[in-house]
Amino acid sequence: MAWEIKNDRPVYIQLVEELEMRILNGTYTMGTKLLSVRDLASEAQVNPNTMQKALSELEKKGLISSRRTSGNYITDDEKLIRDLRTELASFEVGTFCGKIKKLGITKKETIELINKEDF
Amino acid sequence: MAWEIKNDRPVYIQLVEELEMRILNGTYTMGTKLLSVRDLASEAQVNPNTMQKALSELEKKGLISSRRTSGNYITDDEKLIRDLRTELASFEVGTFCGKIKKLGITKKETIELINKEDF
DNA sequence: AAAACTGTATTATTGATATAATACAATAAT
DNA sequence: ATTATTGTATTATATCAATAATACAGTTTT
Repeated sequence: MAWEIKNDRPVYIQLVEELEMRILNGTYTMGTKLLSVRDLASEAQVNPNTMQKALSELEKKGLISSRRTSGNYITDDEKLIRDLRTELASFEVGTFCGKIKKLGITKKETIELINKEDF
Repeated sequence: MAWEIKNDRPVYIQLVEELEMRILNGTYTMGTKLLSVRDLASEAQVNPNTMQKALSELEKKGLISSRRTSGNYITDDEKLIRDLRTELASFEVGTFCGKIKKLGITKKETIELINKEDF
């Protein structure tokens, strides 16, 4: 799985975003165990402390729960995942439209541009 | 004019983005003189050194040119502005669609969400 | 029982960013 | 001619982020 960490923003933030994305889109299955902090760090080519910081952020959001000597587990709260996914989508749409509007591009043009995209 | 500087990313980067946006969308008129570094900094409630750093980034992009004892001037290269505006729009569309696609949301849903937006 | 693995905590070092406080030479404004 | 304003440079300080190197107690695994 690709971990594309750039250096334009704090690494731990990018890790939170990538992990959250994988939970919300189902790459990581509800209720299952994550790789260990060290293995995740190794996979993402990042320091274990940095990965740990990202995981503790995810625990604050309720997306994972850590069991001290066993590992980190993805939440099995289906509604939470659904709600956060919808919330993130709304946020992205709002942010995007704000920027595009400020650039002076019309809604019609925007939709034409999106229609050219592959998805 | 609103300078909404948050503390989630480097301040000078946010200043570059805001200034570039104002040049590309015509808020700042081609060929005209900008406020002085100190006045811009005061307006944005930012340290003059930070504003200076942002302006030097803009000069690298060719969007402004500084005349040592006179001030900073917006470029009068209309094509450059048009091209950068198009390029920025494409970038935003690409980034947005990438995230949305990764979230598992369809193009149809995306366009419906955008149609609900106000612009 | 022994070994390996778990999350978690601590300490130290490095680099980037932001602010502050000046300073200077050249020009514009008075 | 004098004063004010211009971009620009310098030095110092503080904070955050990232990495590195350990350490520990409590399970699991063997």
